[in-house]
Amino acid sequence: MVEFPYPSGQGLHVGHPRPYTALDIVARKRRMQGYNVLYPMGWDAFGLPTENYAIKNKIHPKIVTKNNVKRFKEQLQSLGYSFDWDREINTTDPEYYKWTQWIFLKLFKAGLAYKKEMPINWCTSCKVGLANEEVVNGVCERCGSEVVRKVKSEWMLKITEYADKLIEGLDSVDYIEKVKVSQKNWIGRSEGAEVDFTLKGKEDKLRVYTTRPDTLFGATYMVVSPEHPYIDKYKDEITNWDEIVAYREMAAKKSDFERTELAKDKTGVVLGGITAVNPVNGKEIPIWISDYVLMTYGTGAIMAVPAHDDRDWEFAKKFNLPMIQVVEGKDGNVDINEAAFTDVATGKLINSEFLNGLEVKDAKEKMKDFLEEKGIGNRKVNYKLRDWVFSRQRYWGEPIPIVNCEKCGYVPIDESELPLMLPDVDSYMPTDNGESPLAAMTDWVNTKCPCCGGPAKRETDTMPQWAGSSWYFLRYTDPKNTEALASPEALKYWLPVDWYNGGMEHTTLHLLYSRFWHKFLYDNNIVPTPEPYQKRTSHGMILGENNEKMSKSRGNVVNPDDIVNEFGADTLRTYEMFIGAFELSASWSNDGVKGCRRFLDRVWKLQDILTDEEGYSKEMETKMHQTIKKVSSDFENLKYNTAIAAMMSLINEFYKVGKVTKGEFKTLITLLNPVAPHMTEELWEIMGFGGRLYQTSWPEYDEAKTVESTVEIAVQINGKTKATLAINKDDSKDVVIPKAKEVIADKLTGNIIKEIYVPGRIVNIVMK
RNA sequence: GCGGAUGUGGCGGAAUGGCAGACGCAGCAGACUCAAAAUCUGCCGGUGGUGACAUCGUGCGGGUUCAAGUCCCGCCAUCCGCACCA
Repeated sequence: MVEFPYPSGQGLHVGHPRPYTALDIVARKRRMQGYNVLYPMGWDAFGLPTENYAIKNKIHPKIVTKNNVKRFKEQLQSLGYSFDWDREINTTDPEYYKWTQWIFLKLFKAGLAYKKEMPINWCTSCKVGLANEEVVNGVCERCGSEVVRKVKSEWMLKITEYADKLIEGLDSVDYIEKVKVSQKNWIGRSEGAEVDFTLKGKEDKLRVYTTRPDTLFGATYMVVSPEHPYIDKYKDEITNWDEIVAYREMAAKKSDFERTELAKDKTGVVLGGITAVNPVNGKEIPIWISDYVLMTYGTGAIMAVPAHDDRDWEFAKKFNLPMIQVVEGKDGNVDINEAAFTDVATGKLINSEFLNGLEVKDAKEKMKDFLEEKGIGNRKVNYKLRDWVFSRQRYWGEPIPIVNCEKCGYVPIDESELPLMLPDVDSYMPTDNGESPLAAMTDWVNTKCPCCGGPAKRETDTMPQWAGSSWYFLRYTDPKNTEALASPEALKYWLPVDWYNGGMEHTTLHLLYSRFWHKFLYDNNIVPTPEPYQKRTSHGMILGENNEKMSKSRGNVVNPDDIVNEFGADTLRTYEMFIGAFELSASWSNDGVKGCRRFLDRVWKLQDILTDEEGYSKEMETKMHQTIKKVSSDFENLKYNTAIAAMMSLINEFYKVGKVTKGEFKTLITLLNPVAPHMTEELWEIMGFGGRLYQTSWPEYDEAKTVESTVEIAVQINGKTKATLAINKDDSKDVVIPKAKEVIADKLTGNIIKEIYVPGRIVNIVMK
């Protein structure tokens, strides 16, 4: 499976065919090998660009989508992909989004969907709330406009509940390593402890989270986030309240971007009149507020150990706060005045009473035990992953099937009411007040509570684009089912997706979201596998001829239609596979396209040198077997460029000997068929081989016949090649060495120390 | 700062520790042509040499090895993520 595209108004980009062709090759090859291959395609068609285009041009998004899909489909079909069009799906089809809504209801009933007042990332241009993942460098991922914080009541999905399962599941799947690593980093699991510090003279404890409980004796002050509730709670006792208020206002004004990206310089204010007590040694320490502590992670408060944490160190230096070194390096030459000592691998504890002499790893555990025994703290795991903001204040998305009743609260609509259709509206303009355009449709909004029958209002937010793509692979298995998202039999037969290819940019969004939904469905016995995708690969981007990302403004965009018209679909397919290593980005080259067309022409013209002979040479037989072997394995290992090179090399060989047998030709066009299906199928028919090429069997090779009987090896003196020598591959060292010496006899002027023969590879004479 | 990747001719790129540069592009020369395009043939990393050949050469500096683009240690550069997550 390849990621289904968003059918944009621009039509297919030259980047689309790269992964589509790659997996089409695998699909076609596997079918020829007798597998039942499902290679599906569909449309991820809800989303902002369509809606924006619709608004601008006053065309209903439904119509825009229909037109875009038509165009995309024509383009894909012109490229000859073997997609199963009978299973085509579209996320905007009510028969499809019925099940997207159905899954949402399941999540809601399981307590995994909830509504929360929270500051959201509000795109000032799209007028919509964004998930954290959609905010890039402080601006909207899609339109590049400023993102500000705005408090709204939003639907949230508890993806955090699945954090551990999402990490553990990675062990059982075959994803490229960098995908696993970025998913793990994104989830950001960390193990540590929560510790209660006493507030001097008060009942309340100030709770912190730390991953370094071993350094507790080194805590010299504490820091709370400007939003920490204790600040207001102890307002009356704080002696410098004006200063605190001023600092809080300054911090609140900063956008998230300024706060995290720009403000590396530490700022802060000490809380006057309130101090904390370190629970392990009774020391009284000051409490500061600073925006380097985030309310959204851990407890919103930290213990600061400047000797062993870079940020605390910086803060302490700036405000002249004391440091206590509690970890000593192996060599004893650590100077904490120079920098914080953060190495956990080599350190040993000092100045820490019962921890002294322990290694960091052991000290952590001992301190955790101690905290739990004394009841002043406990082990705690935290995650960077936040819950998924699932509301969008837009029109072109799946309506959230919830009703808000004054008496009953948020009530799910009955499953029999699904799909909850997106109503036709006159204006789907986004609003400045943050309400969805649906909110203006009073006759749609006003409804009856499914629970008490009283008056109630429909939810007017819609789902984000990621909703429909979080489960689409399931629908492919049984796309027309009206009773279920797919029948259990179909799901059992096809799942998991054996091989899923997609862009790296979807690693922390789509891939993580869909794994989350799938795991939830698995826990509810709706799908038969714990993971949706068995194998995940990623393709590199195709850049413009100038090595820059293709874009209209750079004027380096290549339209695939132009290439198809001028050179043919097979050439485009071949070129995109030959362009370079599949996982790496590659620059477009019009000359390179021509070269691939030339190769296909040369294949075509092999017809001129066909011979009725067969099996005329041992060398050619070997070459054939080698090529079958190489192409077969390269296709499976994403090494399309070398597979094509091998076929180029083979036809060069045919032209060199001036002839090609029908059998050889048949094998060649079969190997090439997955790459260039149109031309090879035509050749097959011209040759009268019978039936259809795509329905024939994949060529087999004989391992024994891939080995050359005579080989040319290098003869080296001290590792430098001096001559080459043709030998029999089975010749023993006793036979080869004398022959080799003969070839380089005039250069054997010193004392021979060692004679090395690597069978079939090389002779090296070591001489002094 | 952290994580990941990449670094090889004029260019895209090949090389289970075993002849670096497969394959393609561009370029040069020749054939065909009135001519051009297309096509075909040959050459095509640098330096020296008419030449066989010699010598240097895979980002930089060390190391292991008979042998290193490949393995180890230490750097540099570029790209992509993440980023005050305690």
